[in-house]
Amino acid sequence: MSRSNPKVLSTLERAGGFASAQEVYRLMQREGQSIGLTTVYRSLQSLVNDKIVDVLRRDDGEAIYRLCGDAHHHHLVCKGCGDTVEIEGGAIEKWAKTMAEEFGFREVGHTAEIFGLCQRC
Amino acid sequence: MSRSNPKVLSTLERAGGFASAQEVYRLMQREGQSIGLTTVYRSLQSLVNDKIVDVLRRDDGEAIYRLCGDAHHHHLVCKGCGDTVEIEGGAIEKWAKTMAEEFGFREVGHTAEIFGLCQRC
DNA sequence: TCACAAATGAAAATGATTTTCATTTCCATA
DNA sequence: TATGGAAATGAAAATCATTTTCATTTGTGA
Repeated sequence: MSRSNPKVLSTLERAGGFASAQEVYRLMQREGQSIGLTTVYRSLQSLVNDKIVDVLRRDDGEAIYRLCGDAHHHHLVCKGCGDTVEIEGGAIEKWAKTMAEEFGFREVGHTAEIFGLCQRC
Repeated sequence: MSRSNPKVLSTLERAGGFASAQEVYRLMQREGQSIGLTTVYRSLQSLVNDKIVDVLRRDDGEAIYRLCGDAHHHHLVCKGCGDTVEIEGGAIEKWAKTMAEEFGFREVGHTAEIFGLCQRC
């Protein structure tokens, strides 16, 4: 097991809190930081395990990593440019609760994402 | 450009209307149908272009193809035993639509899952 | 029958991600 | 300070889905 290299997290932050492993790597290279691609992958995975970042998939299948705020919210993601809007999920919360009750589920969480093309794309 | 090999579509149907290209290929092989992986990919792409099937991504990044018109539904998954209940997402559909409109997003899709512990777990 | 376009598929290429493994860095303790 | 082991690192190889290349086959209209 390995812990996250802090420079990976700070680079992800600098990238707008949203980038693929390859992008983080290229960015660090360009900035002259010496790091291996393997370490970038490991660090990102570790951050995902620790729930510090979320992982999504681009349309082409590439994984993109995103800093996660702590407030519970949902995302509206542009398939074109990757732009993300954090949105409230009032209706979702109620829906999840209702459904869980109906089927007798306890300790319930949920995920919900909306994706489409933003105005510019 | 190539048109879809009809056997690919019928295999996807037989697979429950939901499978990856590799799975469709393996299924056809197992059934003794002679087809190349390339043709499976091409056919599925063509079906996507014609909007006869949807394409989504598994968590591991593999593309999965789904017959359109399959009833759209969501899942209630047990964290303990993995049991899954297919549920309706009426409230979600409306929420997704409203949010997308509010931010000017087009061609919108969404994912939503609820997870918790079922009665037995 | 002929010619040509479309379809096919084997094999190679691509690209992200993971694994392997030898090396280096840390750190606690003798 | 020296030392031993655990954790971190990264280059290179392996993996795996997907795409591209290209030669061959098939189908079709003249």
